[in-house]
Amino acid sequence: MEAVRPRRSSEARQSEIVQVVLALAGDSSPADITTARIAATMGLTQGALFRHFPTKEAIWLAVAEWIEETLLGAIEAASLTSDDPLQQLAAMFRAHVDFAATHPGAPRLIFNELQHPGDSPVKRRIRGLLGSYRGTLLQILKYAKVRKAIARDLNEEHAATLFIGAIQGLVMQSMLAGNLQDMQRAAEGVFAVYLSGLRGGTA
Amino acid sequence: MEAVRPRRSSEARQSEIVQVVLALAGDSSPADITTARIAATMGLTQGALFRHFPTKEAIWLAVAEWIEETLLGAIEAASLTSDDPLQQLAAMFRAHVDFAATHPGAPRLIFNELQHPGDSPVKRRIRGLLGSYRGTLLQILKYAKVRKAIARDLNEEHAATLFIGAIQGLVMQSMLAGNLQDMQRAAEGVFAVYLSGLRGGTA
DNA sequence: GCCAATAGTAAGTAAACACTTACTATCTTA
DNA sequence: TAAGATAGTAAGTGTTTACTTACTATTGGC
Repeated sequence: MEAVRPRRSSEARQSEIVQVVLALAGDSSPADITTARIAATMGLTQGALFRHFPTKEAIWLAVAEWIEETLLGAIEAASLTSDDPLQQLAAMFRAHVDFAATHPGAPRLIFNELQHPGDSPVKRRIRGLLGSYRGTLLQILKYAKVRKAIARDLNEEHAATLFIGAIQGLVMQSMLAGNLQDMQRAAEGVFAVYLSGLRGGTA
Repeated sequence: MEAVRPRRSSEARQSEIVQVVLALAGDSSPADITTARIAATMGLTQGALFRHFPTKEAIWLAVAEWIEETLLGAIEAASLTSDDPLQQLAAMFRAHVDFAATHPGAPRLIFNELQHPGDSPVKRRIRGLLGSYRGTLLQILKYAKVRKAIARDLNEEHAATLFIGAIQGLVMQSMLAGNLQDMQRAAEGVFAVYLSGLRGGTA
């Protein structure tokens, strides 16, 4: 019989904290995530957190980094599953929605961080993430145009904005319904509408 | 010569508070809007606020009510400017984007409130607002389908989600760029992509 | 098997928060 | 013009927040 051995390495605790924050953001507002709640969820005292992160902002930054790596990784992997640009977009869309369904806290944290004024390191990180994301989208859209898979007169910038908005709309819808399965089911249909917008029609 | 006479009726102060909150939300996170900041912006002491609202949550509720009335009013007015459903959608889109540009705090407050768990009166109000909004959209979309202005096989629910998402995407983009004029300029183009999605193509 | 490093605790701290209370000044109106 | 109502102030209250400090217990390397 062995008692719980709570002592773990700082590195392990750091990633544990990131995951706990992400989980807490799944069903509460980021503003309500206090160091006390994080510590309680982990079964630690509050002060123990500061052995692993110097400030609370450093925690947010680590979470932002995790989101950036994981989301961009998933997006990139998805875009590599096909040579057809439209199928690449479809795979990215699906991957992003799956990510949001698996980690519902992530889109909230992103949006929350964006609306802070000024230029904190966290916000810069999020901006970088969205910049990369948008860059990937634009690249695929431009390639799709060369391939004549989408309308000649389509504005890629606007198409990229609508792509991101489509996902944002799904997230909002799921926050209204409080239902994540619905989001994944609706995703396919919303993307279909988006896609037919890319192909163009009577403009 | 007359000194400032700061004393005003409670009714006047209430709407003043709502406007100040809305303005503060324009360049700071809702979580950072404290009663002290509101009062300071108005040139009052903090305690004076509680002569006009019993709690801070009552302030949020009043703001939510103002947003609901104003936004839904603008949307409805826009939808009445034409008989053509697609032009109604275009007018609604433009009206909503204009509203978001004039009151940048509003979409933030909406999103922020939605992500709180539970069922506060404020959240219920916001839910009602979005429900009405979506209802109006669905009605127009269904009418457009009857009129054969949009594709027969289009799913209206998904089209409504994408409509809201399109605006959300524009708002996010403007928070990234910190630029509101860009949003209004891009709005037209984004709506064009959306619209061609409604008309359908090779699905 | 000792010992330095370090993950943990418990109990602080100052600042910020929403809200209250006691009192004052200014309106309205009878 | 006296009086009741009320918008304002100034200085509180208790709670919560991120973060600190002094100390303890565990761990890994020599």
